[in-house]
Amino acid sequence: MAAREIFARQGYEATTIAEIANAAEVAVGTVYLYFPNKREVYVAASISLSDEIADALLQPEILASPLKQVPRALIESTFQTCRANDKFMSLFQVNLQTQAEITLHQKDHTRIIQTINILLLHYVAQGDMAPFDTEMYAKILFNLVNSVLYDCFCLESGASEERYREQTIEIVERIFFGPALHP
Amino acid sequence: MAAREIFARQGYEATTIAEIANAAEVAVGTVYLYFPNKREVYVAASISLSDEIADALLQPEILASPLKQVPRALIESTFQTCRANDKFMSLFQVNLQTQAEITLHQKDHTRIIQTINILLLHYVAQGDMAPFDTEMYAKILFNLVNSVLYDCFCLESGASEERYREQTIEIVERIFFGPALHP
Amino acid sequence: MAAREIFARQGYEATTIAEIANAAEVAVGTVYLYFPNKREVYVAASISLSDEIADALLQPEILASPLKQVPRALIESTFQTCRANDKFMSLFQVNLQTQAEITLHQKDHTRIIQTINILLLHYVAQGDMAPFDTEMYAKILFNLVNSVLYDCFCLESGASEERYREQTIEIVERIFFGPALHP
Amino acid sequence: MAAREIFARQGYEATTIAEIANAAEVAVGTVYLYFPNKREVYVAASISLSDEIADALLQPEILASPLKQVPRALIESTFQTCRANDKFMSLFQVNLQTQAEITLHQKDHTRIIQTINILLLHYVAQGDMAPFDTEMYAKILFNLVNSVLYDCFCLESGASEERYREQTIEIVERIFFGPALHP
DNA sequence: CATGAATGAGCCTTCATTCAT
DNA sequence: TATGAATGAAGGCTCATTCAT
Repeated sequence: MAAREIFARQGYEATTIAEIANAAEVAVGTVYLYFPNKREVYVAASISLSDEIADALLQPEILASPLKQVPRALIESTFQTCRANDKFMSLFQVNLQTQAEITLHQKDHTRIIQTINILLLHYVAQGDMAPFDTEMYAKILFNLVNSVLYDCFCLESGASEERYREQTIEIVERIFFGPALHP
Repeated sequence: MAAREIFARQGYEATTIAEIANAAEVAVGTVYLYFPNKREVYVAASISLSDEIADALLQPEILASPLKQVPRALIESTFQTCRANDKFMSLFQVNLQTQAEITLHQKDHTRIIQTINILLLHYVAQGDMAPFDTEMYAKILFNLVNSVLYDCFCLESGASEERYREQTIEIVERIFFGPALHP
Repeated sequence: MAAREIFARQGYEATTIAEIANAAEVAVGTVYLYFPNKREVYVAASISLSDEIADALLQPEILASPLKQVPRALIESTFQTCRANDKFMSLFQVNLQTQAEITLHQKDHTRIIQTINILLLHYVAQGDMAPFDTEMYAKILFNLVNSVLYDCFCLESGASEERYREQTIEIVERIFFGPALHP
Repeated sequence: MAAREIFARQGYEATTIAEIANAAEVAVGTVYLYFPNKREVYVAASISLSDEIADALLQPEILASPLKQVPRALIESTFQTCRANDKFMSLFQVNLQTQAEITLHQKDHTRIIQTINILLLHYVAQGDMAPFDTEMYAKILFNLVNSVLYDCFCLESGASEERYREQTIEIVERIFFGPALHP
């Protein structure tokens, strides 16, 4: 949807349905054939970006790599997708308002978090890792990466991407493989 | 400011200056004596919440504690402040729009991040920790905690606070003190 | 036409062509094969109700009755038709806007008024009644009954139908046959 | 209210709030300080016309006249007021839609009908008239005059005012004082 | 004849902002 | 400093109408 770029550039309020319709080369009324109101256009635009990032993350070849390579592969893939969509990244942090919107967004996240969770459970079962609260770890790791992406691409427009990326990878690898900072 | 509760409950758009004035028991015009426009009222409300959380974090007694206790103390203090302000937590994730707003928010964050950075540099200097990119670690740790707080208090209304908190502490402690998950 | 019920229930503005098409189980476009625009659908619906009432009024057997029975027969017949159509009665008082609409409606009324007029002229010619302005009397009597019907069925939903009907009959009979209220 | 003329000339739909505000020489927003929505502006305009006609009807000097002069005085006064307001007369027959609107209009009418009713009861008590259903007569007489006014001023633009007026008076006087049309 | 997706003009309404008091 | 009535720009949304199928 063309709405993505406009919402991302101007924010929710500053964007009018007329602009969106214009960008999509349809009439205003046509937008309302597919969305009941402006808010839902916005949410849909935001979801579609989340979906794209999720898809990048969930590539089977990454998940099938040797454990030691997984953190780097996942994080690099995500950064790459975000860089490719940097024009839209401000849609990444929607201000959710209704419970319906929250639920919709969580559905997206749950999809990713569950995949990570399953991966972690798999490693624990194989004895590659000591047992731990895999679900919450998946959640927190996901949030960690998300918020770093927001900082890196929305607030700093991708300026220090490499440093953000490498340090994020380092931290995640440190959690999994050590060494601890304090000997 | 009474605006905080209203903005937090209804979001930016759905809140009118009239409502804010009403809640503050002043006239509409009076609001404009102190703020040049609605957006700034919003930003101020949001900043004032950030400040409160920052203040909780930067208590000297926490920073002066033994290294091993610092992660838990910081994170517990933050969770406690957020729990006390849970009505306002949706202000936590403002949708920033102008560069001025971004700068303003980053000023807040920088204050905290720099404090953490200085702390980390101090430990490195003392030989308590191996050298590393302390500034980026401070940033990422800060973001990690921030996004967990958002998840915990905004999206899940504080339902699993303890689990969120304990696992966050565990992860941060693991980064600093180990052990790694993978032996 | 199914439009009648919808217009009657919701009024002109609140009714959409889509609703009418839906009720008539045809497509929106089909409505426009038979009517050039929404207004005409409305006028047609209204006219069709007027016609029904007019038909009830103009039954030959009523007009051929003995003079003394005519007022009661006419008024009873009208009330009965209105009661049968009470769901549609709010169409009875259309807000006419163009001269064309006014003319169309007057055509309906003229048909009835002329019938009554001819009847009255007939009685005058026969010496059953003193000469008078039969045309205006027909008009006024018609209006009298019309406005009572509106009051009775639209404003009061037919609650006091009998009282309305009997008193209307009494007044009309008093005009024709006396006695005057004031001796 | 200046709205009266515009609504009367163009009808409800064809009239915009902007036009009304313009005619009243205030801003659009100002209209909404006094009326919650367009419909209420319309109803108020219509009510204000009804009130004016009611006031003309209820002049004490008319009601205090000798019985024989009352019908003519009342009807002449009403016609005169309507002629003076002929530009607005199309507001006279509003299409009522909610129960609230119906109630509001009936309040107007009840005021007049009750005055006539009291007058009639007074004459009956004095023995000037035989007992009868004064309330329903008041209602029907009021409706009779109303609908004649609508015909005369709205549909025929006052063209045959004198004939309408004189025949209406004649009919009402015939009801009260005779003689019946049929000897 | 019938359809119904697409159109886009147009209007009601809101509400941030101002300014005379 | 405080007020709040008045302003009027602006936009979400509706829906009558059209036309390609």
